[in-house]
Amino acid sequence: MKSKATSFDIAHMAGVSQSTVSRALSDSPLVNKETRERIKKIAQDLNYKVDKNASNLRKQHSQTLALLLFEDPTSDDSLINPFFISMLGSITKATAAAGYDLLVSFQNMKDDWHAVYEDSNKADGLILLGYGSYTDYEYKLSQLEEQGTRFLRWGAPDKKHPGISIGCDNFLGGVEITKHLVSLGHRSFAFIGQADESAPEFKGRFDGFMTVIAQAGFDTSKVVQKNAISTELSGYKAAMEILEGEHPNAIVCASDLIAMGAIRAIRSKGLKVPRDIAVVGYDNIQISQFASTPLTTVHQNTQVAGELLVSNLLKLIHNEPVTDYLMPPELIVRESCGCGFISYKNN
Amino acid sequence: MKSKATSFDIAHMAGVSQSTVSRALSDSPLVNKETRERIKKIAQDLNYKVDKNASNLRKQHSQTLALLLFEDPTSDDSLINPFFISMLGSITKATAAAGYDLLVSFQNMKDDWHAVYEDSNKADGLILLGYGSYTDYEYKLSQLEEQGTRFLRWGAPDKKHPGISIGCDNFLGGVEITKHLVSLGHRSFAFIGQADESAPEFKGRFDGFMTVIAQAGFDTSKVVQKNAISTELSGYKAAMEILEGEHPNAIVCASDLIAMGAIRAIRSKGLKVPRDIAVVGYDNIQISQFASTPLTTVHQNTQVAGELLVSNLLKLIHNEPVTDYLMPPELIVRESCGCGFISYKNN
DNA sequence: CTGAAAGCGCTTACAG
DNA sequence: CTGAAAGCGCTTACAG
Repeated sequence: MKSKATSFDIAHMAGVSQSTVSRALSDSPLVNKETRERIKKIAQDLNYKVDKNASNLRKQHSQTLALLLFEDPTSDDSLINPFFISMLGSITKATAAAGYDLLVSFQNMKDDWHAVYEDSNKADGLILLGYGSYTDYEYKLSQLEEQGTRFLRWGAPDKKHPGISIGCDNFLGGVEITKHLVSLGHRSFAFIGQADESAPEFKGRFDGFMTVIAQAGFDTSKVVQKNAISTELSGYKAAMEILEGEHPNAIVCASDLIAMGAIRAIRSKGLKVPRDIAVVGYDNIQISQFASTPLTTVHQNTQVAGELLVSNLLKLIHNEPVTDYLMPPELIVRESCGCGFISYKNN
Repeated sequence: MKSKATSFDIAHMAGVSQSTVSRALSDSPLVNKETRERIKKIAQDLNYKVDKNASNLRKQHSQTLALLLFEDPTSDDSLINPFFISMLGSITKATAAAGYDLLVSFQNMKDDWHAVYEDSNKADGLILLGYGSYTDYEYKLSQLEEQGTRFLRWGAPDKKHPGISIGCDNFLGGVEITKHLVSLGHRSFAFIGQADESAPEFKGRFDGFMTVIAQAGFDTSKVVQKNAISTELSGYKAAMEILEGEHPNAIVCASDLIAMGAIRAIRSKGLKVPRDIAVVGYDNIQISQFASTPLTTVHQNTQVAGELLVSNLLKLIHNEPVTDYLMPPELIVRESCGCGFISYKNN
């Protein structure tokens, strides 16, 4: 493996200075068209590529973005929430389209993750993605902000949290799906999913849910709420607890994965979905469509979300103003809530 | 945003030379223990991080690996094959565990992807991941090899292809799942999935399938084979074509996604799985377990695969010898083949 | 339009 | 154990 060519080698071969090579290769208008083309030809023949380390060092930026994924600590490696994966896909594309590279990393709370990438100039900005139990990170987020790190969070915008958020309107999503359930005639309800400050996204969905329950004139004190993280198993366990008592007409789950577990629990009791109990999820992951009972759920447009995240982070990097942004959710009605209507919207 | 501290700032504050700071921060045994600790303390207080661009430039390597994902061109962004995602997860973890960063990129054939990362010193090595229609890339792969780029492919090892492969034994997987079907008493078979050189993984599964069919004494010329790429829709369409004729007892699908589509097609004809037609998939993706009819499939251990890919790429980078490696597949029996036995293996 | 030169922030022989 | 110095391969004022 012969050592790689440098701009000096090209310069020598082209009979020009190294500066000119650098300019030519970056399409500077300062260099003569023919010279530029000659240089480019030689560079291509030699399979020369600008050394990013040198170029980044000199330019003091890396042309790369970092994506920090926060997983639920309990979830199995091979069982990453498909919603995040979908986001990963769209973020990757949007990043590439903007001419940036993407560094991906899964984080767990113990790591000294904060700022690492940006401080070491490996990334110009950070995207934080995870079901928002950001309370644990709050200190680190403020630290990031203090240091002037450019970062964006996916999740519920919240004045109390440091940094700028882009997310989907969880409250509205909770409202819409619950309204649908009420309109279908369901009268007693349970909710599965963490519904406190540590999980602002789930909390938003829960709040929307409760608001509709109250508006519809039901006794909110009769609503059962069980905590669960976003896994099938956690949903299964929570649902089993709910089913020990008198079972509700409808169970609203804070995520599709939770809903999958709830459906398994309901079946294990010899009950049928939606005949005995209606179940709805949230996220519109792929499974929700192909599940034994196609799931009524709320779709968050990951395509748009990824583009928004990237374009706004880029603005931040370029010192342009950026504000919180809330995307509208979209109700996807399938069979699990008992209306019999099937939609093949998206995946 | 004040400008970042450099090793010179630390040196100044610690009253030592910049060389000593650099050594201390990289835990060189050459520096006095107390000096080292003093320096580290200061660095931490200042939230100093070594500039990776400078350090990489000097060291002539980047401590990062690049993962190039090749998608089927037709598949929707939000519908990335879950198998790859699972691999992504384990590769990310293994990379981090080895102290490397991971650059992720989705490739499409038009891009001048080859070598970009390694040539520009942004990555020390490449992992190529995709359903192996590597024929299209063959030229580029040879080019990579010629340039001395360190890369590894996920997929079927094949003497005719440039580069080293790590993959799962597709032939054996095809053999096992077909043997299972035969043992269950199925007597007429169809196969859905590209079965030619352009898709060596699917081809391996198909060859294993055909071998068993022949060994079992069935007329191989009666076997129907329809091409399909790894999407639900493609599987659906192929199955619909098959169902126009006399339908087989069992349909072997080259991937779970294809199998999901086949099941939908069968249902749309008013037939039942497995009562009327047995269906099996390949990959053991999450959906295969939660599907309306849990799918009999072949599991590829993505956890081990990711670790193998990373550790072997690292060997390649360190100029240690690396050879092709074939992992054994694992049959997962669920309900879709008609034996009624349910396994909750893994996800 | 072009070239000579400085300098981005490190790591690591080299000398002590 | 420590420091002065070279140099990794670029980009970009500066001067012409």
